[in-house]
Amino acid sequence: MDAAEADFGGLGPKAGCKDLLLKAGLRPTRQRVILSKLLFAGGTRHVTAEMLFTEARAAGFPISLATAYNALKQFTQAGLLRQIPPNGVRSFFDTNTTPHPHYYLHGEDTLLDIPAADLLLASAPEALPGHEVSGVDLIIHLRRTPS
Amino acid sequence: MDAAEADFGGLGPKAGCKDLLLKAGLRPTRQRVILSKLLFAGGTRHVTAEMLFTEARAAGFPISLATAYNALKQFTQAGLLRQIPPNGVRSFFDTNTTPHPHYYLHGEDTLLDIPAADLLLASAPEALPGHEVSGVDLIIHLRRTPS
DNA sequence: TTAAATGCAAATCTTTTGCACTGGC
DNA sequence: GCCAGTGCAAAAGATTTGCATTTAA
Repeated sequence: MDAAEADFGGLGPKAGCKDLLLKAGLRPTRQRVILSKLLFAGGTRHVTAEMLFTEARAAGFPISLATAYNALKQFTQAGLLRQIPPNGVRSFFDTNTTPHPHYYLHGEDTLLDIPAADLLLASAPEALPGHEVSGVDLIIHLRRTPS
Repeated sequence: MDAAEADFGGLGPKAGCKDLLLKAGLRPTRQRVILSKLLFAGGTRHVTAEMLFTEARAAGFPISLATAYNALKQFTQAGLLRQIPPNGVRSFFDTNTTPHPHYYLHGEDTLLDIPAADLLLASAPEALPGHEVSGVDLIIHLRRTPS
C-alpha cells in the first residue's frame, strides 16, 4: 500500500490525511499534512517531538521543532494521538488512541504496545464523585536483565 | 506523635530520619535531613520538586531548587521514593513506594492514591525476553464532570 | 480578499551538571 | 584533618507563547 494512499482513520480507501485533519477540525496546512503523513501512513507508531522533527527534516521538510511540538499537541487534543509520559523527561505520542497498556524499555528509551489480551484490568476504573475518567495509563517498566 | 519522632520506615519507634538516610546508604547531610523530615514525618505524600522547595523555604530552610531536585532523585534511586510522571510536564514523588495505582486530577494538577483493593490487575505483568519488570505504573486520569 | 489561524524565534519552565567547598567520619 | 561527596549557580533540555505572516475558504 502506498503511504499516501493509506486508509486513514476508517474514512475509506480514498481518504487522505487531509480528510483526517478536516474530520478532526484541524485546517490541513502544509506542515500538518506532512506531519500527519509521517505519523499515520505507516502502522502504529510511538514518537517523540524530536523524533518527528528529525524525520521531517530527513524527508526534506525543514519544519521547526516548535511546529513538531505544536502539531503533536493539537493532534492529541483533537483525539488523533495519545500522549504517554513514561519517564518524566519527555513524552511519547502514540498513533493508537484506544486504551491499551505499554512496555517502557528504560535502557533503550523505547515505548512498545503490549499485545492486547496479555494484560487486563480486573475491574473498570471508578472515578471520584464530581469527576469522570478521561483516560487510563498502564505502563510496565522493563530493564535489561543483568546476565 | 511528634513529627520528629515518627516511626521511619519500620526502623523502630526511636529511629529518626538520620537512620532512614543511613540505612538507604545516603549521608545524613543537613539538607537531606531537613527534606526527609518534611517528606516522611507525616503520612503518605505526593510532592513535586517545586512543592518541596517552597515548603522548605516556608519552614525557614533556604535550600536551592536544585537541591530539592537532586535530593528527590537520590531518594528515589535509594528506594525511599517513587517517581510518577502523570502529565509530561513535571513529576510527582510518592512516599509510598509499594506498587499501587493513582488518580491524577487534571484540573487541580493533583495526584492521589487509589485505595488498594479498588483496582487490581487481572494478571501479573510479563516481561519481554532478556528483560525484567522494574515497576508498574497505573494512572487513572480524572477530569471534573461538566455539570 | 480577508480574517482566522498558523509557524517559528524567543521565552519559559523543568531538570541536570560542574565544580568550589563542606562537613561527616 | 581530609577528601568523598555535597549544594548550588549556571547550563541544558523540554515545551509553550507572542506575534508577524500565511493561507484556506
